Amino acid sequence: MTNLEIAELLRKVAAAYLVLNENRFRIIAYERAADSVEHLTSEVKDMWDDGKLEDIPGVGGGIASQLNELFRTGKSKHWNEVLSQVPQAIFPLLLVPGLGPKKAYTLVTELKLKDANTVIPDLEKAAKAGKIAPMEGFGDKSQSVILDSIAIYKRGQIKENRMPLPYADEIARELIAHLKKVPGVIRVDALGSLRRQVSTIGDIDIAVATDKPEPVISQFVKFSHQKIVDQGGSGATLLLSNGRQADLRVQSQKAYGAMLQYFTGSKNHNIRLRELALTKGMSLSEHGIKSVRTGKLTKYATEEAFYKAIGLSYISPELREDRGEIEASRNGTLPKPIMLDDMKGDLHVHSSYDLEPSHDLGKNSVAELMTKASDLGYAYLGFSDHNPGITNHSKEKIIDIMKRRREKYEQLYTSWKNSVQKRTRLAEDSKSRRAQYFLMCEVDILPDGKLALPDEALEYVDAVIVSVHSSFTQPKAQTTERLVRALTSHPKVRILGHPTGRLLGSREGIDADWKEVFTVAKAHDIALEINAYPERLDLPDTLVYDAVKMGIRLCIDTDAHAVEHMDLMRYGISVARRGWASAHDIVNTLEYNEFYKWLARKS
DNA sequence: GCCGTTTTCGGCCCGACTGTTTTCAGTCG
Repeated sequence: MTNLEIAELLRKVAAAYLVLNENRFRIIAYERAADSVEHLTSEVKDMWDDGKLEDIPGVGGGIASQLNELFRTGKSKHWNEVLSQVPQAIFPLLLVPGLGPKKAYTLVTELKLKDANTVIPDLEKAAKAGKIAPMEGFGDKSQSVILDSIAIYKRGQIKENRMPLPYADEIARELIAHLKKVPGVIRVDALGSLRRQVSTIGDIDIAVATDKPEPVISQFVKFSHQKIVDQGGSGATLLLSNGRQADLRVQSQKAYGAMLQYFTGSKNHNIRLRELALTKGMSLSEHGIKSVRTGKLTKYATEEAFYKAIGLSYISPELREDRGEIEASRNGTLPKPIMLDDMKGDLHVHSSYDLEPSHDLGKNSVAELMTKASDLGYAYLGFSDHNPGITNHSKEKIIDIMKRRREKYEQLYTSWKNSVQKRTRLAEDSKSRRAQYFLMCEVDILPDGKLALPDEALEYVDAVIVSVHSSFTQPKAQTTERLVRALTSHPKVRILGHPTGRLLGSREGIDADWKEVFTVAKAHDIALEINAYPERLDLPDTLVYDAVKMGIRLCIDTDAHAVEHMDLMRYGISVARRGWASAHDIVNTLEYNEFYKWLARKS
């Protein structure tokens, strides 16, 4: 069962409990657990394997024991029993915007809609026949709203899948530019999961600081949309033309710090924070902090002041996931998250040099990539082209290709260096801005764990990145053994590339015992890659968190296949920050000499 | 059902908006 399926099941149980008028805190507990599971980046099943279900925020003994039964036997008797007490037809209706468990229940019972498979068209028919308006608690307006919502639902225009972070960035940029045109706008920020830099984004959340809300809100609802979901004096919600939802909140500049904090979330972080504040007699909201005793509201212009008022040091948005950051802030043990400026090199770029690989070549030349590395202020660049294909080359041929490659790269680098020197002969700092290179190779880990490059060929590289590019669905034990074998196969193996092999939205990662793989990586001083390529963002942040806790080295690479991809480093930084990584956890923050020592195992 | 620097019992985040209502329930984030 995937996390999404588990979250859906927990939500169904919560909905059933709501219909059954069960204790409201039990319902909230299920919803909180569902949220938590949905946003988890490691698989619940893996956590069950490790006996760590109760490490999931919001999952305690009760839910954990049902999950245990679910994984063991394929079902939970207790949850099935709960679900069977309500009409099954209510569940599809929950996907229609504006319909929750109570309304859905009233509709299916009063209108006698029994078939879960046809309940949505059946409800549409009833609405068109005017049968909803006379019902108690409904009216003409709600009848037509239901019809509109069903129409949107049927067009399939509500995107349920989350999108990779960079795509959401693009939409947010357009929205921000649109809002900045309004006079009186002091600040516009993308908040929510975007500001927390989560790898995949559902809705786009935007906040505006202004003393004149009305023109901002009316400009917002002019942005290309298919529906205004709601609109009020402090914000609005749109269903955009592309099927994504966008939320706007406006706040005065004086109280903007509280708004930033509230609207950045995560939800569970905010709940935890508000619970803590209550113990100190403070009630938190997007308007500021209210004294429970006197009811007096204090406003905060900055988040730093807001956190300070609760007795906490500032917590970076990427850390706000209820993973212990509030306690760490209190104890002064928060990490100092890595920054883009800390990076001294990129170890995983593909050039257009053709070594007859089994996978794709890069688009740009060695010179173009070196120039880009220098422009980015890097001290070094690692060329990690894919190994030559093994099905169409003999072993001797592969060794020959790798040998010639070494010679050719040396020529290409020297001629680039000379041309740079010629152009900048007069510039004082020209030498310090010239990046150096490492000749590496990205070597396939074959299904049995052997490397797709003979040992003799490894003589012609400084180091290799090993990566899985095939057989993604092997059983867990086999995959684990495969990775361990690859990591321990040769001293020049220094980096495990995009470790899980996931592709966001299209491919699950491989299933491995990560704790065991990490233990081997640590013992052999092999760095785990955080691949910044937008569809990868791999290692996932939760595994980064585990790796950092274990004291394993990481490296952040772009896997660039073109010069412009080298700008994507910042997304890898986001993943690292979300995993509580500091500069000292990341091997390619080392200066050239130190890094060279690490790469060549001379330290 | 979860959870703990006042607690293993007794609390449980906070507010906006909408529609159908004369004070509130439902839904959402």
